[in-house]
Amino acid sequence: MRERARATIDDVARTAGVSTATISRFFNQPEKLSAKTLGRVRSAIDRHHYVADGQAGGLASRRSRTLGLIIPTITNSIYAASTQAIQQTAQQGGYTVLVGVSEFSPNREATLIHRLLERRVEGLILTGAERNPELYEKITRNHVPFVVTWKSTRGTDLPSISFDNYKAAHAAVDHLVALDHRRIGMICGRTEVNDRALDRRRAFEDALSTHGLEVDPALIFERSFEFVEGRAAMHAMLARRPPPTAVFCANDIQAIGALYECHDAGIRIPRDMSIIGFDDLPIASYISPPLTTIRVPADEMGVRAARAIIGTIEQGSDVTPCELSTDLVVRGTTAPRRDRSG
Amino acid sequence: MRERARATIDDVARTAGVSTATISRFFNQPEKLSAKTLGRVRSAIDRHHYVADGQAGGLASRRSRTLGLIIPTITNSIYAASTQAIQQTAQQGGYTVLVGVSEFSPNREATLIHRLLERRVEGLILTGAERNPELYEKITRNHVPFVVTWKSTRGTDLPSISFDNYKAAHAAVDHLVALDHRRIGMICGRTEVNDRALDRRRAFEDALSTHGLEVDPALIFERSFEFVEGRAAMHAMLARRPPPTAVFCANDIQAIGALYECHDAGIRIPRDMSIIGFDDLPIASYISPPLTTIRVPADEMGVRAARAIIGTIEQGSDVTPCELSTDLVVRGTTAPRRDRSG
DNA sequence: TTTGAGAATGTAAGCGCTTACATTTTCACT
DNA sequence: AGTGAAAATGTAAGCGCTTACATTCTCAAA
Repeated sequence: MRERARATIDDVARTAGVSTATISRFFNQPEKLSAKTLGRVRSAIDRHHYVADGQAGGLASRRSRTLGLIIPTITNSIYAASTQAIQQTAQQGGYTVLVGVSEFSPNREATLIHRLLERRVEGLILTGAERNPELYEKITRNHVPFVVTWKSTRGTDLPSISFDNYKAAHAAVDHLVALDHRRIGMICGRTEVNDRALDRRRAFEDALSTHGLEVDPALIFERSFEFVEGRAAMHAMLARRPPPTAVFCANDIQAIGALYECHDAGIRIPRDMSIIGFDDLPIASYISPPLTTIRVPADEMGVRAARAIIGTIEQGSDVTPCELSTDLVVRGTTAPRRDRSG
Repeated sequence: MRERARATIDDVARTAGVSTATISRFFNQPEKLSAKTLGRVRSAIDRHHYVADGQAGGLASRRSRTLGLIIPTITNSIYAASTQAIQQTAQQGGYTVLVGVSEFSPNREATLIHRLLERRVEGLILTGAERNPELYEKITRNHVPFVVTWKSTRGTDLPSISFDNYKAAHAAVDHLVALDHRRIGMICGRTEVNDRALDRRRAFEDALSTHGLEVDPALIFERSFEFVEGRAAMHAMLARRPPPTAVFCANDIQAIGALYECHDAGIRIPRDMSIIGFDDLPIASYISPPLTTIRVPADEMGVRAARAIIGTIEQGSDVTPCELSTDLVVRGTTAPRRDRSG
């Protein structure tokens, strides 16, 4: 077969014996066409294997039916889950999602947002709130509505669908303190590129202070989200004198890494060491002992964020900020402190 | 500030005192402009906060610089990993990736592919090879090159960058048999919607036959990729009389679920039961005992697939089919069979 | 049969870019 | 100063759609 060019709307119109407007209506307002025309057009489309050009359509209609989503990483299943929720919700509403993975790099994020703007996304779902004001201004100037997720924006005028990292992390530490732990370590993400991690770290420090406990900087580790990093951090933690009796890991990945290091070091959990995670990944209940952690509303947040942004696009309604709740899930990795000599 | 419309190329051209062609060249062939012009244009762009319209540009140039990717699910970290590799590679080559998640539904996949075609992706990366011939024809008619991943296409004329599921699964079973297991169960994905799972199941059955062992259908479970499913399958498996002494799980997620069920049932691993997985997820080495499994070249496959499709787009070169190798990773969940009475 | 409102369809002007081709500038060399 | 090739820039015709507005059909009511 000769290299034949793709069929255009004109080709289809010609073989159906109608105008291009009718073809366009076939896709966009079929209820305006008579049954007879509908049939003729349908068969002309089939004959040509016609696939409409979305770029041309978007240009003409000034719509792209696309949402942009920025996430820091896709390999952490917590983001994968909320991405999935967003995609599904968007799809139901007739939108496609363009995902950009920033890898915690502000520069890369700025580039990605620029690209999304070029592609004329009609709305943007962002992860975290911390970014250059100029970037926000750029988005605003382009008349693209956006919503921040994963991070409360109370006290600012940024629209968000999120939960309170600070409160959730505080609850985690409170749990540890209630179990009589007094020397508590922390492992979390890099707070300089991750405002959620920063909230959690602040909550950790404040919670200790509130309970009259000392904050030992030597017991705080900022690492990236990998099992090995959590493990390495715990290794260092165990070398401290005295080592902590409990560790708050600001995410489950690092928590599992830390747990494994304890296993290997012969430290019994939760007898000799309590560990609490954050996220409640599916795997959290599938390790032994099952991980005590903080459940985060990843799916619901995704669904709501997508709905909110679509609402803004279609009704021009403002996003109603919303903070979802988190839960402490007590499982098998936390227990009352035992006397060292015990 | 008044609701001002987005700046267009004309606005920028006017304030820079040049033609629109020059603005276009600024972005696409800056080397053709004089230093003086470059400066004028740059400042005009800044003044307007101009963001070029990719839809219009794509329409005019007949390029979208977009790749389409279809994966069955994003919550399984093995696909997340290769997706990430693909995105990175594409980005380096100046392409954006549009990801479609089919959820193992052929209908949904067909819809997604149609959408990608509408968006004028310049190439397509598919997962698995099993699909309606008409769908392949549609892609071909649209002059969009594609490449199949995760599934060998030997014997067909489909271009692919993959590995041999059959061979890899066979090696897994061989390992079990070499450990003297004779009654072996299998847990895998749904073979009717997943041709990779089908390859693995066939390999399982063939391997048993090759070794002169019986294939007991009551010991084969097809379930979706969730911990709980693997667990439920193992639960049922243990109720068989006699139960198997080893189980081949065609993916690590189900393997971990199965492992956990054994834990809870008081069955010691690998003493009383051997389990081998497939994928080698990061978590596989972080459970106890660490999972024996098959390592799969997810990253490399992604990188190569992206490069291959970009090569096809830019040089018109055909994709050179390629089968990457897999490895058996022996860890702690497999051991020689012990006598029941032992 | 006539009428006219509503339904169905057509006409054609863009949407915001790219690029082939045309024109103007620049500048090394006479 | 003159010359001409190369460099720089401009002109304008699309790219394949959508849609406001215009026109033509249809058919119930007069």
